[in-house]
Amino acid sequence: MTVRTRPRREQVRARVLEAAREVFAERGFAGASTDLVAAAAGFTKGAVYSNFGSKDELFLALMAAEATARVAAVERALAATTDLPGALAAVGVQLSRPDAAWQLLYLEFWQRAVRDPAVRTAFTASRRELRGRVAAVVERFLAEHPVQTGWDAGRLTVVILALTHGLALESLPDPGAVPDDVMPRVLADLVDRAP
Amino acid sequence: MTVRTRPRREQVRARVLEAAREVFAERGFAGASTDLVAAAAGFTKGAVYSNFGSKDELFLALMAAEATARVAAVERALAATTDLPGALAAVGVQLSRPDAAWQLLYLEFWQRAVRDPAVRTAFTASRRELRGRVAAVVERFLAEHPVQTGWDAGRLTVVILALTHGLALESLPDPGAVPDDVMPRVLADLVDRAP
DNA sequence: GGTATCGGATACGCATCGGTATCGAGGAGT
DNA sequence: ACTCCTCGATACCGATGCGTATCCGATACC
Repeated sequence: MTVRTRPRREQVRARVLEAAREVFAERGFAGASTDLVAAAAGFTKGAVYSNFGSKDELFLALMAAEATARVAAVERALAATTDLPGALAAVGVQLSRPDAAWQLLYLEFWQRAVRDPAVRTAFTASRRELRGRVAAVVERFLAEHPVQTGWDAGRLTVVILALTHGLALESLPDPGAVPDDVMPRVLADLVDRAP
Repeated sequence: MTVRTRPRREQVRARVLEAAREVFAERGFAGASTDLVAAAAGFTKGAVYSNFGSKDELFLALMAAEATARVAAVERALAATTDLPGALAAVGVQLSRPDAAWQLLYLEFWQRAVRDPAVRTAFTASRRELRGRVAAVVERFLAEHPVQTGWDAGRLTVVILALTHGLALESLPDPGAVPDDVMPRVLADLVDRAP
């Protein structure tokens, strides 16, 4: 069998995925050609279609890879902190930092999820997992710290995630539109309410 | 002169813009062809290029029209209400209702604003105008009602707008992900803090 | 070292798209 | 009624894109 002991193929696949990440973020799915993705990876279209059945399949594979990487990164960042501002900062680094490339890529996923039911199932599944992991940390925080708040972990998580995305949406095209202290102050009002 | 007394042309233009609104929202800018837009309007490509210089120009015209319409609608809705929940509901009807078509179209604008500096200036201008109008109403509310809050109108407006967009981003692909009471409860925590 | 196989490169087919040149119908002005 | 002109329809061009068929060099196996 010639099947094993060939690490080359997976390297090619990984490089194509990385290139797809950049090119899709930069031009959008419809605006990016497979030729361009292949060239960005240092290959030609043949390599792409040898590793992925179609442009859609490449997109799905990229979304899956990005989702697991994102969840793992959040998981890792959150495991080390016990306070909510710290946790938020950790999440923020992964989710809400005004990183144009990531936001554009995420919205590309989001758009296709809304438009295409097949994409939607995969998207919502990974999204729910992420929410669940963040919610677990929020819950841990609420249990360990005797803060006075009427918020349960689930709702609070939704607010945090929505706010990070929403603020990024405002600040990315117009830096300065969102004062730096907005997010911490909202958090303070939600969980640090004076008794 | 045959110039005036010809209302036909503006009707064609309006119908093309309306069709562009739907088709761009449904397929995205790159995924929508001018043929398709023209067909959706009941015309052919000739009508489009007779009224708009290029596909980009059509996009810009659509964005401008949508922005003024949106600002006017918010303005109208906000003029009639004096309480913040009411104002929020009014804004929400215009901005955050999980209207897939509008959200998709708005994100299409947003993406091109982030990617293209020329689009960005127009986009941020209209966005600032919208924020300004909402902020004026928020300010009016804060002045008229003796609520205890540490929030100024500008910051509060940013939070409201970001939250509406962020929540729509969560709920649209996954209805049920956002409990109905999240938004009012956040607002209550921000402006109805017990003394 | 010879041979089979794997996988990326090359070339191409077919469809589509943005944009243009041209045509022709129908309303406006006289 | 005749003519002119506007503007949408039609036909077309060059470019580009997705997907495929085929080629060929490198690697694994004997």
